[in-house]
Amino acid sequence: MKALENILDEHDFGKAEKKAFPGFVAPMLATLTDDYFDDPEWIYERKLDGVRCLVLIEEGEISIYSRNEKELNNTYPELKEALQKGDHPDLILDGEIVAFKGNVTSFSKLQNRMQIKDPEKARERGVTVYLYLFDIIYYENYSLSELPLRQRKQILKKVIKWRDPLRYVPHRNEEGKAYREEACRKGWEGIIAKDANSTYVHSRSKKWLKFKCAKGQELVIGGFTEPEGERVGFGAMLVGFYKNGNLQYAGKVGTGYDDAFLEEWRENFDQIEQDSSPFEDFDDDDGGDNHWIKPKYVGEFGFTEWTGSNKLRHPRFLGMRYDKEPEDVIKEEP
DNA sequence: TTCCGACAGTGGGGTCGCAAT
DNA sequence: ATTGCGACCCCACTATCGGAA
Repeated sequence: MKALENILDEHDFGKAEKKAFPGFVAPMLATLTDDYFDDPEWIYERKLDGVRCLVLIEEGEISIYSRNEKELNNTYPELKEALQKGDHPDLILDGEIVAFKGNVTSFSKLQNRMQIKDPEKARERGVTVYLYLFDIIYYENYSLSELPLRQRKQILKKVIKWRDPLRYVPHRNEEGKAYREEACRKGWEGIIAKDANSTYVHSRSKKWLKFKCAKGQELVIGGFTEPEGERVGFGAMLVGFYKNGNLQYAGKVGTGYDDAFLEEWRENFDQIEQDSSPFEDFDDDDGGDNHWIKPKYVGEFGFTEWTGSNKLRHPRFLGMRYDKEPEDVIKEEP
């Protein structure tokens, strides 16, 4: 393996500081934005939908950690093995563990082994995983956090033996807007825009931005839940869409409301409450705090995708729609 | 004075594992 | 044997407060 001094020489990296191995460090997190842009001082990476992880190698000892410092070695034994084969010096890497469905990273597929802590059982699930690496924070007695991102990625690329299941996350150097649109056409979750000159910080930052592919549509409101804690009005809306004349349940939406809306609409909902569920496929009492209403209101909702059981993933309320008849609300297919 | 960032709190789907039933 | 619940992953969003601008 190439010595860091040589790599530093090649690239004239001035700011890498000698530093003792720090152990676990919190990962840098991206901030969501709708304000997409093109900026040559930024780079653009594919957004991978899996599990964030940090790889620590100290004296040949591999530790894969989740973002909350849970050890993942036994959940992804094949990744640990692959890292072991590299015979690396001390280092800290940042990346995402993913599984694929076709050409698209699939969180739901990864979920089939995400919670398994027995290495044998994890392997038996037959879910092939890859470790996509996009940053390096520490290498052989040097902290690289203060180096600009572009230089860190150059080092990362040289320092790892790239062979499946280890993969490098490449980037575009320009045209973030166009790349996001391309990403959306391909069915990706979006892209991550990163300030090419930024240092690595251990918290959420605006030097990394999520350009997501927003999905959204109108849904019929068929009920609500009681609020909990300090919450006022209601907890979540129960929403759905029509299929063959029947209202299908699509899940709950509990965020996107301000207090005034929650209180005002609780009163409106109370006016049209009914005893039975308007949903053809959902009439559970769910712990006793589901309320059913006449399906006369339509709202606009955002979400990242439909789950395998036809529910909204990461749902949020965007606003009421008074221009649409409930009966006309169907599931929009791409 | 106004704006921004960090934090706590409330809400979502899905899975596994374990304790209670 | 079945069910319920907490602990994990992935989150979005609002309210609040203190310090920066």
